[in-house]
Amino acid sequence: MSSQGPELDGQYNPGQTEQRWADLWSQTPLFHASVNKDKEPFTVVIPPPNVTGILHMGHALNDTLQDILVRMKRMQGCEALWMPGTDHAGIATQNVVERQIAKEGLTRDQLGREKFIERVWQWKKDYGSTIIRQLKRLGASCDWQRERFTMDEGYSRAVTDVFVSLYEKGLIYQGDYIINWCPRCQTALSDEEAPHHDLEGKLYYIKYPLKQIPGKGRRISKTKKTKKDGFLFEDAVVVATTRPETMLGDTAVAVNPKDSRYKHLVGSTLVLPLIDREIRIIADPLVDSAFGTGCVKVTPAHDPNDYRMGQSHGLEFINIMRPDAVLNDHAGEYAGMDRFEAREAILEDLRERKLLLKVDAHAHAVGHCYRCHTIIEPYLSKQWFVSMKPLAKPALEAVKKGRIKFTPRRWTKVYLNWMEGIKDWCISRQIWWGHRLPVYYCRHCQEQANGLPEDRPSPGRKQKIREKAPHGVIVSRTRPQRCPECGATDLKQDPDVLDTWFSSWLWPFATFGWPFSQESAAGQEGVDEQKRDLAYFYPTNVLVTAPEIIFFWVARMIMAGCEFMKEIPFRDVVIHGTVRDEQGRKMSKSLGNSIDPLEVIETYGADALRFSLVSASASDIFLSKEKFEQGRNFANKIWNAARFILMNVSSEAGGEGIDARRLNVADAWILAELNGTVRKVTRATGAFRFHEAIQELYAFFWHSFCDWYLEIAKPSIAEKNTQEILVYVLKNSLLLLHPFMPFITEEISSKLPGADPGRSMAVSVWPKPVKAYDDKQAAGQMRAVFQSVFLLRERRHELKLSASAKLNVKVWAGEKKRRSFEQVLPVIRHLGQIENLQIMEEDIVPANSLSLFVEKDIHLYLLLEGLVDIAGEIRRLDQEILEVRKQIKGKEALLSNKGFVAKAPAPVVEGERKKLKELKISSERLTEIRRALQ
RNA sequence: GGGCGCAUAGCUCAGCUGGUUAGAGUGCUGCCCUCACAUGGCAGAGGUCGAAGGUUCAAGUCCUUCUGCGCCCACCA
Repeated sequence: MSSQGPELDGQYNPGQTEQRWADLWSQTPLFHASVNKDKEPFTVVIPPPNVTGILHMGHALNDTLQDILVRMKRMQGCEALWMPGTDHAGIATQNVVERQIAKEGLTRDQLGREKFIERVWQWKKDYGSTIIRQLKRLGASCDWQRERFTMDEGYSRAVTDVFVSLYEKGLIYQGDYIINWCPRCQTALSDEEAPHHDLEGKLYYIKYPLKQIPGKGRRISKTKKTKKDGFLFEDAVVVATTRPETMLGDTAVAVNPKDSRYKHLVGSTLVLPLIDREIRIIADPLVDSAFGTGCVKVTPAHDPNDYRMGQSHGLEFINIMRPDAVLNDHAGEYAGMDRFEAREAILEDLRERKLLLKVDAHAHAVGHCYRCHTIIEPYLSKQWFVSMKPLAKPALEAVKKGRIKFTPRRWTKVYLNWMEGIKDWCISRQIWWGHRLPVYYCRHCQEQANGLPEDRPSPGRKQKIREKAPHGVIVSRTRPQRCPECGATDLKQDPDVLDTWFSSWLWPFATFGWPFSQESAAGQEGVDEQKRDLAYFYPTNVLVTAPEIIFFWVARMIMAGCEFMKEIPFRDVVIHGTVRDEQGRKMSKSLGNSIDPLEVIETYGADALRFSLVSASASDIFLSKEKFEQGRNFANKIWNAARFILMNVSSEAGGEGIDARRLNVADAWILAELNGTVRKVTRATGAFRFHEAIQELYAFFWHSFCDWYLEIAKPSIAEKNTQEILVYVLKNSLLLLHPFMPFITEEISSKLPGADPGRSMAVSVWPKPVKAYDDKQAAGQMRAVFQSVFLLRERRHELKLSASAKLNVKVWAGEKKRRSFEQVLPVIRHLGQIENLQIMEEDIVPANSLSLFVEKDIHLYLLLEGLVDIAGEIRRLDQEILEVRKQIKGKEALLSNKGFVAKAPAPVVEGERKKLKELKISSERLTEIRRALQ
């Protein structure tokens, strides 16, 4: 089976092998799943990577874990469907294409909306399949026939449908609110898309002069400081702010109503410095008296808190910025300056006027755009929102009642906390690439309605069926010909598109063709099939994803599933760790610290990549390139073990002809070990403890099978039963390993004697433990082998005997153990490189020998003909005796503890007693030998 | 300000519902190119399981507090 030249023999070269299988797999219907009433469905939907994406370590881990589950379930006889696809990723993709056209000296505005969208589609055609190709190279066993894209025609219909039905239910509304605005992407963002990061900012103390004090009606002319507080003036108040530039939009100053320092000032008028606007001092409980000076400047158009105060106090909302965060005409002489430039200019001017009293260092959290990392501007604008409270309710229940389970469990609380405090979701984006809002405006009606109160629910308002749309706003699944109100044909579609996640949240069912439009290209038959598919495969079983996606996607999918399917979208949510670099930083392109999984595949192989990632998947993964060597080495070990077996085994040995009556101890032991491994791997994988499963397999295959059994089997390799066992264990190991390392297992399995070239391991049957091979005795007998061989090797080292030097050994075993020990003597003779092995009838220490104490009632004596270093041997024995006595003391103390004897479970106490007894016998025997030496 | 996680061998990490002498990989030391594998084999050194209390017959494992890291959420400007 060696496919390399003889000089490379013995080294597995994954490169060609893996590519060959990847190509083959992607061309076969092997992973295609369809309704099969005789089988239980098992469904996983892939977290769709961005079309712009290239495979990074996060994907590699995420998709490997899914592949392991899907492959195992498929082998276990499930109709396993892994739904693949990509996400159109609105902002991210638009940014990529904008950069591309920028190279041609073009902007999207120059190109125009239609042309630009064409370019994006072209881009998608050219590069959109990159990540799919990479997933195939990783070995992902997705149903590639079902690949979906969130902008597919059918999928888009689902998005529109959902928007309209939520609108009709009163769960989608339009309104002017402060939202997170990215001045670079020039779009609104949801709260989740604007993560806060700490910044080293400053807190500026600015003096706002009073125009008059209420009740006194007099102008103040003199500046006079009051005694107690550095920031109390008779003729001014001092506000503390981190964003002095927004003062141009101030329309009030607020104090806490209980703040005695300022009580008398509430209602009085201030003159806003720099632009001399008169503003009032208001009282609002939102103000924290302990912070800063207790006086807050209120900028209703540029701060969420101030917005609320603006609403409750009927303040003016002055927007001082353009969408690109350059100050507008409301900013007076600062118009045209960027927000940070303006900050400096304003501070300068304040300083000049002696109004800037103090600057403190002040760390605070500031929102950043999750796409371009620009600092977010809280910005007042008209946007579309989803009322989340009603949707959250059933989604909350589903998790509380345990119908959906998070693994690890602790994420449950994170989910619940977020859901309980859920806020409305801003879904409109001012970009071009995405699902256009199915909203149309009739200018005529809107103009008519001007000045009339708007009919829309406010955020958080109770769910209510919308009776009447706002005037001139038409929300429709298809483009209306004319305005239903006035009949005008001059309708304009809303230019905005929807948040990408507004389509992703439908992924678990929209990928099946829901809501099954009759106009679907699939035709009636196709639609019927889609319906059957959805009924069969939904709800899906497991969703595997990263923690940062819980809010963006997981929570929203649960809400969408409950709302539109009336059924949860999945039963288990598996949250895996984050892949980080050696310093613990998240791997990212911008940091330049990422390890490219494709490079790893190139140098070490996809199996090695998968192995190493999964081994480390118990927590966050701190990666370095060296970690993949372990995977590569393991693959090599598997390769060579298989090579050895195939070189030595007749082509008749298929692993099914084991004669169970002719098993020797080692045979029985390895078969029992395999049973145990089958159980542990099946259980651990099923419980999503992937690292445990792979470590179990590693230990079994390398240490039990290769290190021990293979070595033991060598002398009897010509025997049929040995051959059958070797092939049997190899085959079953490969089956268990296949979900984890699909390539090498498929490759080897295709070369096994009698392999069916048309049958992939992917559709082989997952191993089950064979009861007849359970054997507890064999393990006990083998312990004597391990210990004997180990002691002989140890002595060989100490005595500086060569590894091949033949030894003369006498053994003695107590009556009870004699038969069982004699069975394993051939193994000990072989592995211990023993020339002469004699069984003694009585346990008498032979002359010129070293005694090896294997276990209770099993003693080995290494004959050395005058080579014995008596003094050294005495020293060694003394040490051993000391150690044993220490243990005896410990056990005695434990057993004389009345509490222990009374309260510990009987088997534990019994076990301790037995151990003590054995220790005592050992001690006696060692002492005897020690005495005999003198 | 809340919430969560981590701290175990030089390094990277396992250790499920408390019960042998705490494991793996890697690194280090020594001996081996023994006819599957030097991407290998054998042997060895290396741990007061972050600190202090507590519960228990019994604690790396459960509880409390503390220390040091890390993450998430939050409208103290």
